[in-house]
Amino acid sequence: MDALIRNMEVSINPRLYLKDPQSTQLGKRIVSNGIDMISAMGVEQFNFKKLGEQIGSNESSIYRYFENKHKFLIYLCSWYWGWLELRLVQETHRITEPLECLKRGIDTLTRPVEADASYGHIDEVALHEIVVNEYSKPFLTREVDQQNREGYFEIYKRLVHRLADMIRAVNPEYPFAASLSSTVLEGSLHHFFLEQHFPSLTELEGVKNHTLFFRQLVLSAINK
Amino acid sequence: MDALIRNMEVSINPRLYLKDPQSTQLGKRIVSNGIDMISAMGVEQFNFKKLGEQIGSNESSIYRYFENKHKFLIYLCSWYWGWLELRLVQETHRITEPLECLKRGIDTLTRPVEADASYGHIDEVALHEIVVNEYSKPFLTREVDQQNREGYFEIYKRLVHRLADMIRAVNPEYPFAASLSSTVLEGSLHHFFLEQHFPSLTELEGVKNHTLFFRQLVLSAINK
DNA sequence: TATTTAACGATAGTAATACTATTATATTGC
DNA sequence: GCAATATAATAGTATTACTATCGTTAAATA
Repeated sequence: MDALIRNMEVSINPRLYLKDPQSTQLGKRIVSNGIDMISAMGVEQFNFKKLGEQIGSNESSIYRYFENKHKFLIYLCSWYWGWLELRLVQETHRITEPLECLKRGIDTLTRPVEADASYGHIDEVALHEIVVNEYSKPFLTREVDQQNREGYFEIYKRLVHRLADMIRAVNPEYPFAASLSSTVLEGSLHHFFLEQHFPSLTELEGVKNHTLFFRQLVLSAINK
Repeated sequence: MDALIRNMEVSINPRLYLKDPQSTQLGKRIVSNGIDMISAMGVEQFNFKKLGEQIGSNESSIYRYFENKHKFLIYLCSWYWGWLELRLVQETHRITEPLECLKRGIDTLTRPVEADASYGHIDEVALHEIVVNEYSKPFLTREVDQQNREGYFEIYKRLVHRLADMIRAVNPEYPFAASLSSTVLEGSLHHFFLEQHFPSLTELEGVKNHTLFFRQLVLSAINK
């Protein structure tokens, strides 16, 4: 089981790309340089032409991997959520005591991201920056429902459900496990954003408070 | 005092417009039709040319009121938050008991918006739709910090601080009043969005649960 | 009432974006 | 060595988000 869990990989809905970027050198360069550029300049300023120039390739080549910029962003975010899900599973699957499991889960999901050597060409710290600064853009569109039906947000939803299950394991009577789980995941990103841009709207600064706040929020809500 | 509070009006940072839309007929038509159109088609699909056609006026005339679409959106959202702040003050200023005051405050801020006859040309329900479906777009940009310095988000910040003060009034020892307040305001919008588009990620449906969830979340967090 | 002034409407134009289409040139598999 | 595939280069298109200009209309003032 352990080996199995260690060898898990992030798998992403193939509808998000035209050609799997993991399958070629160029594809990997598109993804890794795309992450760097978007985290540096923001999605609005980013486009495939600039990315092409950056990697010494061509706009049209990138369009053979990704249909458009928006799907590229969803792809990157999905990768992030998938990666976080792996960490969640890895860090909690040995823990049998539900309360301890939940605490560790919240820690994993709310603490800042550190570099992870396991995935060579992807800079998780830069990716976290993207998710914090653009977090709602994948779904705040007119096409959400359509895209949701096509499964673009499956990984994120699965992650919310995982945390919700951990909450239910501690207190099966609590009626809002999914809502609370959503609040933690969304709230955590939002608080990273607030720390950076609206410090007067939060007391959280640095790692410790961040995790403490969400832990206490959840545990008191479910009355433990 | 009561009369004073009844007569308060939403006042918006003049830097958000070139010419005060409240000062003319055309301005009011721009705002009210803009709200209708954005709530119907979303900001991405919306533009000043379409709005001009809709109100039998001209693109260039609208640009004399608002510098660009983004500031127009911030203007509308500011109006919404200002209006909500008024309601918050009106509904809580007579209550002296802090806990009761906090409960009423949370109710006001988290329950769905109903039509308000006080502001003739503005459709608050449509405006609420906009805020729910585009809520992070005003600030998820590269220009946040600049725009924050120019005071574009003052009203929203003031609202967060008001709720935080109510929390502190109930429990001065609780160290995360602002964070909790931010979580409620952001979370409430997010949950309206989830109800519409990702119902599996929340148990909240309809008014009752919505307010109940946030009430219980806050009160248990601050240990009351 | 005449005149000035401000507001508005209409048209045209621009730079950038987000692609699409086509063709040429490498690279790889057999 | 040849066919098939992947990539590069170039050009082109529709749309967007404005800006600039100018004539007309309405309002304010004298």
